[in-house]
Formats: sequence, C-alpha cells, structure tokens
Amino acid sequence: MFSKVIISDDFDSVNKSVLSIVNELKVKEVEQVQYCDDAYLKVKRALLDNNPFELLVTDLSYKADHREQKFQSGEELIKALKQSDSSLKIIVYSVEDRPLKIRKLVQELDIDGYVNKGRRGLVELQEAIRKVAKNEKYVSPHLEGILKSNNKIEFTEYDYQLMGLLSKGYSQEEISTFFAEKNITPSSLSSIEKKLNKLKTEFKANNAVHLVSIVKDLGLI
Amino acid sequence: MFSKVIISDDFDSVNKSVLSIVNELKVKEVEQVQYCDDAYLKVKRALLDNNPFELLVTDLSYKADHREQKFQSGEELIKALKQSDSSLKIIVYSVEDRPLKIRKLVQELDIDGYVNKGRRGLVELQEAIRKVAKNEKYVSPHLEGILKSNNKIEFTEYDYQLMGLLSKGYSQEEISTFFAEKNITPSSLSSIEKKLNKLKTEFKANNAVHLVSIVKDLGLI
DNA sequence: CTCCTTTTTCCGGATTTCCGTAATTACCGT
DNA sequence: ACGGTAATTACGGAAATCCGGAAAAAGGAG
Repeated sequence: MFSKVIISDDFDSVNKSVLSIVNELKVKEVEQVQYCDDAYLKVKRALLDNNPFELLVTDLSYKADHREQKFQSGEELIKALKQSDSSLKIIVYSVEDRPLKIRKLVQELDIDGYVNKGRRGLVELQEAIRKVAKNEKYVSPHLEGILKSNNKIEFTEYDYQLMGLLSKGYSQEEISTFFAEKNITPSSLSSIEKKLNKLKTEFKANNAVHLVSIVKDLGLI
Repeated sequence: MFSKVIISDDFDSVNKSVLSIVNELKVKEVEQVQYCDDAYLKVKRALLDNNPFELLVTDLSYKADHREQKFQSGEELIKALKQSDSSLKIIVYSVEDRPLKIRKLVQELDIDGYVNKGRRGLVELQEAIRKVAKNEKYVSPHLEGILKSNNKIEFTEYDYQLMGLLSKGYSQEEISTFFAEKNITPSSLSSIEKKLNKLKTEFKANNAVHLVSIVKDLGLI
C-alpha cells in the first residue's frame, strides 16, 4: 500500500470522505487540497525534498472563485505533473462519464485509475487505490465498455473552433471571413458547408441547431 | 436543534460527509438514502407512524441507474413532499448555481435553505441547518444577490417545448405540425417564427443556433 | 353587441442554409 | 516535370430561416 498520498477535490464534502477512506487503508501520510495549483505545488515540493507523493487522487472540474489559478482543471494538472514526475500514480475521481473525455485521460494521459463518482464511488475508489498500489490499472466497471468501443469519431482543433463559433451565433459566412483573417484553412464558405455536412452525418444531426446541441451534450465544446 | 433528520444524495462520498456534520450537531436520529423514492417512502412512513422527520437535506440531480424511479430529481421529490407534509423543513444541497433554478426553489417551492456545494459547502450546510432549526431561512451568501436581481425573463412551458424540439433537430415547420397535432397553440409556422424572434431578442441571440446554445448553457432545457 | 386590444395566422421578399456538381488548386510519389 | 489523387473553392438551385406588414381570429370591457 502507498505511504504518501495527496487528495485534490474542490468540494469539502467530497474531500472529507475521500480522506476518511484513504485513512482506512492505513496510509501514513495524507494531504488534501482544494485547488489544482496547491496540488501541483505540494507535489513539486515533496519531490524536491526527496520525499515524493506516490499517489494523487484528483477531481477533474474545479469551480473558479476569487483565487487566481494557473491550472483550471484536473486535466491540466495531470498534464503538468506527468511531464515532471513520471513515477507519481494518478487516480481520477470525477462525475465525468463522457466517453471521449475518459478515453483521452486513460489512453493519452495514461492515468492509472478512473473512478466515476456515483452511489458506490467510494467503494470503487478504495478498490482502485488497492489495485493501483499493486501496479495495476482500474476503471469503474460500468465504464470499461466505452473504452473498448472503437468509436473513432475524431474531433479536431478545426472542428472545435468551427462548432465554437457556430454556437456563439456566427453565420457560416462570418466564420468564413473569420477563418480567412486568421489564416485558418480551409476558410471558404463552401468548405465550411462541407465540413459541417460531414459533422452532421457523423453525429446524426438533422441540421446545424441539432449538431450544436449534440456536440454540447457530448462536452466537445 | 432537530432531533430527526433525513439525508438524500446519490453520491456516497457526499452522503457520508453530510452525515458526519449532522451528527456533530447532536441530532438523535439520522437516516440517509441514495434515491429520491427512498426518501419519499421514509418520510411518508415516518409521518404515518406519528414520528415524522423534521428536516430533509437533499441534492437536486440524481443519476439514473438500473433501479426504476418514480421521482427523477430532487425538485420532483420536494414538490411531492410539500403537498403532503407542510411541516417538514427542506434544505437543498446542490452544485446547481443557475439563478432561475434556485429562484424557483426558494420562491415557488418555498424551501427553507439552499446551500451551494463548493469549497466551504459543509460549513455553510451546518450553518444552514442551525438557522433552519431556529425557523430562519438560509441561502449561500454568494448566491443571495441573484435572488434579488429582478431578472424577470420568464420561460414558459411553451418556450421550453419549443426550444426542446429545436435542439432535437426539428425544423420550424415540423414543430408547427407537431404543435398542431397536439393542440398546442399557437402552432402556425409564423407564430413559431415570432416566438423565436422574441426569445432571440430576450437572450440577445443572433440566430437559432446561438439561441439554443445560450438556453442550454442557462440550463433551461 | 360593439369597440378595442391582443393574439394568431397569412403572406411576400430578403437572407441564409442546404446540397450536389464542377472547376481549381495543392500535394505526393515517381 | 508529370500524372494522379485529394483538398479546396466556386457556383447554382432548392429549401429553410429571417423579418416585416397586413389580415383574421380571439378575448375583454363597458
């Protein structure tokens, strides 16, 4: 089992109960924070002190408040930490259950565990910590399926911008001139129509309104 | 202080820590549930047994799972309970921070307290319980402002349906025939255009896509 | 019932989106 | 440099939307 763990979650209600189940596991040293930046600083500090954390349990979304933050989300935090300290294990504990998001975390960012907050979230989290301590991976049982499904809809930076502008009320022509100004290709009205069409068939949308609605629900924009 | 309290939240992580802070308040009898239906049944049962609950602390959104539920949300639960037992005090403990939703709860459903889950949520919740026990009302400090602002955009059932269909990919003409079939007036294409226009100016939207995007962000659909 | 106001419907034209096809350009390997 | 393929752009017509104004219907007050 781990001997030094850090917990990061903005809600005190979650933080508190996660702390208690980590304590049940007889972890000697446990710290908890409510901001990504604090988590980052503590991990870095411990590393410099030659007494590094072995596990980070973190949420994904953090409410913004008066405190200015460098890292706005758990994902950013993880990216930064993965670069500097590859030995730190990471378990994400979040309500997020959208396939694309989770797949990105597990496959690209290579986290060690993903536990979905839910009715049995704490139980699963305890199980996850045990597994990860044994160098195994863990993903909430009801989510494992979605990682395997080769749902290979790829959503590029271009798509992201396009849908973003559309949802902000830009007409297709306005998007065209916008792209032209920023030297983003393709920028012609025709190309934008084509791209939109492709996205509409991919996401089975009837029209632009529907498409934006779907993409928002999937959390892609 | 209360002597009999029921806590309802689908996440075990939240449920657990809410329980602990209620216990700190020396409440004799505390029960907790993870489904709205269970909360309803327990409250009703206790009422019949002449040993009613005095306070309900509940979340608003409940994840659906395998168990079939009569009440899908905390709001539905509250509506039902308010009808049958007017003496039961209710505090909502939720991440929801959208003005319209909260105003509805506080003003229409007449709940006794609204605590926003956040970094100091538990502290606020304890304060809320103390106040409500003294027959006072409580709303999280940072949210009080939004209740006063006379932001009187009213969103009717008609608007709700209209925007819902639009976001599901219906064309305006399809919505027209749909309304005609269901005897929802006005149903003519022109009226729908007019209504849409009104909503567009109200929400400062450039077009239909923009409007749906805004309304989704506000949580109105 | 009559007058007046509001709501709903009808209508016409401008604009935008939608959709297929054709022309042009860019890219790549040989 | 050349041919071939893919990506981008251009274009034209149909459909949908956007936007006013006017007609018709509904509702309310006296």
